[in-house]
Amino acid sequence: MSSSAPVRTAYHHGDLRNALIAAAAELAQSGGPASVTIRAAAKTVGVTPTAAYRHFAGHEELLAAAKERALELLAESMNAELARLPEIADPVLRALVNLAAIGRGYLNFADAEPGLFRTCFAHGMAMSPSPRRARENKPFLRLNEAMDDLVAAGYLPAERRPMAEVTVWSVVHGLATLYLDGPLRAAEEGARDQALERSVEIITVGLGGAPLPAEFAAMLQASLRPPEGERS
Amino acid sequence: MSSSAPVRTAYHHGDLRNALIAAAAELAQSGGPASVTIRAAAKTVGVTPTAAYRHFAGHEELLAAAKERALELLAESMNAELARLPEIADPVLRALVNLAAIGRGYLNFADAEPGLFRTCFAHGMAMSPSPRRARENKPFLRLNEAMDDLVAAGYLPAERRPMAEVTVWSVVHGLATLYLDGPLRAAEEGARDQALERSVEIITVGLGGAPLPAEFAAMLQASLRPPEGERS
DNA sequence: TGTACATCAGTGAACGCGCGTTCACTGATGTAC
DNA sequence: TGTACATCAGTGAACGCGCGTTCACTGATGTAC
Repeated sequence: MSSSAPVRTAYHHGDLRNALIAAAAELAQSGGPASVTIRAAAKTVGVTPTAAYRHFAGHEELLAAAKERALELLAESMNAELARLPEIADPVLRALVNLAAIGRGYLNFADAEPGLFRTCFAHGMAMSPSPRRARENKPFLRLNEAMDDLVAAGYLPAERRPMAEVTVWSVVHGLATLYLDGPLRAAEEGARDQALERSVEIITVGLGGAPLPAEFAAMLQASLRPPEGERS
Repeated sequence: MSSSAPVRTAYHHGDLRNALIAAAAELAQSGGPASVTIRAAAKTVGVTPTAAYRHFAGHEELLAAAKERALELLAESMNAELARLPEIADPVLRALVNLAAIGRGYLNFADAEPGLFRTCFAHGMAMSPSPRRARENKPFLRLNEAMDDLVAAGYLPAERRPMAEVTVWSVVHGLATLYLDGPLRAAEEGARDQALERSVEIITVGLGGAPLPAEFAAMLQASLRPPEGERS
């Protein structure tokens, strides 16, 4: 998402639609959803605002495209954490570590890209048309897989499975937004990480119904910590 | 917060500052934080925009006042749920039920007053000056009291107390915002309540380290349900 | 008790801004023959 | 292969809007004497 100065040679752009989406994402990145405007996106690309109307019905559609892009990037952040995990033999520990990695990717993204993160959840637009489709996006699928794994491994009782994924997502989402805009903003250095560790602990115990074996708990907590020197 | 038509007789208003705050809160209620503008508030009160500058340094200050008011109303919603609770002898059950009531009040408010709820967490302004002060607002205090009660009653081990209140708040806040703006929007009727019940279960087990005695679990779940005929 | 006057809380007009959107248009492209 | 022409993707100017904010002002209030 490198900044593109409004330089253009040809009269016809060639790929204006995608260029406008990229510009909209840039705007969202630096100023949140409110900064995503047709005029600003057109200016970024080096094109007249009118030209945007060849490719989008109006402002709402451009914002929706930016939101979709932001959600893709959020998913990438989660996938990046999952990709870093080592092979883990024990199915319960593996599922729990996956869960924690998804959460960490989510929080990393909210922390590193607040503008995009807010754009993911911007309201007041014709979001993903059906709620069904909304539930089918990749991050949610990954989360559901991990939850199902916990049932399959005999850790989470099947009768407590329904809606449990909503609880997990809610903790993570709540942590992210409370730190971003809420009363926990500007919390002390390290408090973020501590809150995440505590949350993972409470949730894993809450799902399983009993404290984790000490060695598992230690491995899980260790998996939450960033690798050497990645953070100050 | 009844609508006040712009009717005014005297040249001097007499209580313009408070009238503007009330108008700002009305605007926030119906259109969220973005609708809180000096011009609109002045128009609601029946006064020139310029007049507002006698009482507020600028737009940001008016928005901050609306936010403060919205937080008060959120606290009232939580207090209303706490006030409805019967006396409970067992200290653990009492603390858990208090926790659940706080959460229910929070969700009720988000559901009933989305505009005000969003205003509570509007970003990009000179929010509560210090994070310390932000943590001292009433809802957070109530939550912390209940958590301390759980430690005192021997339910939550003291070494797992730090930051645990953040986890609890995060689940509730996450539920509220995911249903409001996120992928859970327009969820099926009843899914909201089910998600809250499951969340309370997971969190209470996660705090205590073992499943609740069945009768406690039943009482806790029952306390989450609205009273007769209060909801459709 | 009455009056001059300082102070206060409003008015009214105007500024510049960025926004979404529409209009008639024109330059570039590519296809039919 | 060359040309007429339909189609497409852009331009440029303009509209009306609501916004925050500032200016010089005026009507109302209340206090000192």
